[in-house]
Amino acid sequence: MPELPEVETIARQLNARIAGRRLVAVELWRTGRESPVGTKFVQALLGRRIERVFRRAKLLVFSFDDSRAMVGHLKMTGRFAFVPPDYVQGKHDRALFVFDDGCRVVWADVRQFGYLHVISSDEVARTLSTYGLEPLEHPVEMLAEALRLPGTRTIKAALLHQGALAGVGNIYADEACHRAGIRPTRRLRTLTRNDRLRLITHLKDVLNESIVQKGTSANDYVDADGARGGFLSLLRVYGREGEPCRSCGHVIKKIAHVQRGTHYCPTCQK
DNA sequence: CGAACCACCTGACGGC
DNA sequence: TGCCGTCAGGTGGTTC
Repeated sequence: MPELPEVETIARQLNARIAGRRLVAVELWRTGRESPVGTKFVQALLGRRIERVFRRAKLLVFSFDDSRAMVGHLKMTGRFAFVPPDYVQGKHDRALFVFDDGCRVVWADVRQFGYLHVISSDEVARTLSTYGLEPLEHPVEMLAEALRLPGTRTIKAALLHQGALAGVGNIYADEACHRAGIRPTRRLRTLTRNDRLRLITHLKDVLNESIVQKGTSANDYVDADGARGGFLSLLRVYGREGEPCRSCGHVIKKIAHVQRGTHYCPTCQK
């Protein structure tokens, strides 16, 4: 589910509603993917005030007013959603957070890959430092330089490498490559400087356009308000195998590459 | 160092 | 109807 635009959307919605609010109750419905585990997790949160909620890479960071924070990863199927007071616990719900103004947020995760960790500011800094540059917070030239990874890896593998650029996932890697006219399976080292600049420019564009649409709901992604993202109909290759390329009309192909479904137009992308 | 492969877990979907 | 294989937006570990 969530890549940079989806996590950004959720972070903004959460921040708007719970920044400045204090946690007055936490119900842990399914344990095992939180830390510290179990009642210690609840104790670590109770009474804490949320300073702000923000995104870094694909992580959600809830910073508290006391040099601690909760860091979460949604992985494939995680979600956060505002729920009403009479909300009935769903099958995949993991936890409920209740704030001092009555606002309630549920954390759910069908495949249970995601996690929430309550950690110190130092640990947060250490965790965030393992990620590369934010694609929307640096100039194209700097990002293009960061993408000059050594070795023989392909362009798609490089885009998915979180240590270079952070937050790009399968959908937006494919979309950026199509917009740039570059085949995702090409070796990174075959790109010219201009190729890299073009790729990054299109990557920024597609990420920004998707954020405006509150993300892509390819399967079951919904934002914190339970709404589907609007970017699905604007995708040019992802999920469009067998359909005509919006640029040239030729059929979009789907192959397996770096263990992922990879979509491209054989005509437009060289 | 990197590439290939598996694992984590559940659900949806297509074929038989 | 139902059983089985395949696939899914993300990492993380192991092996070669």
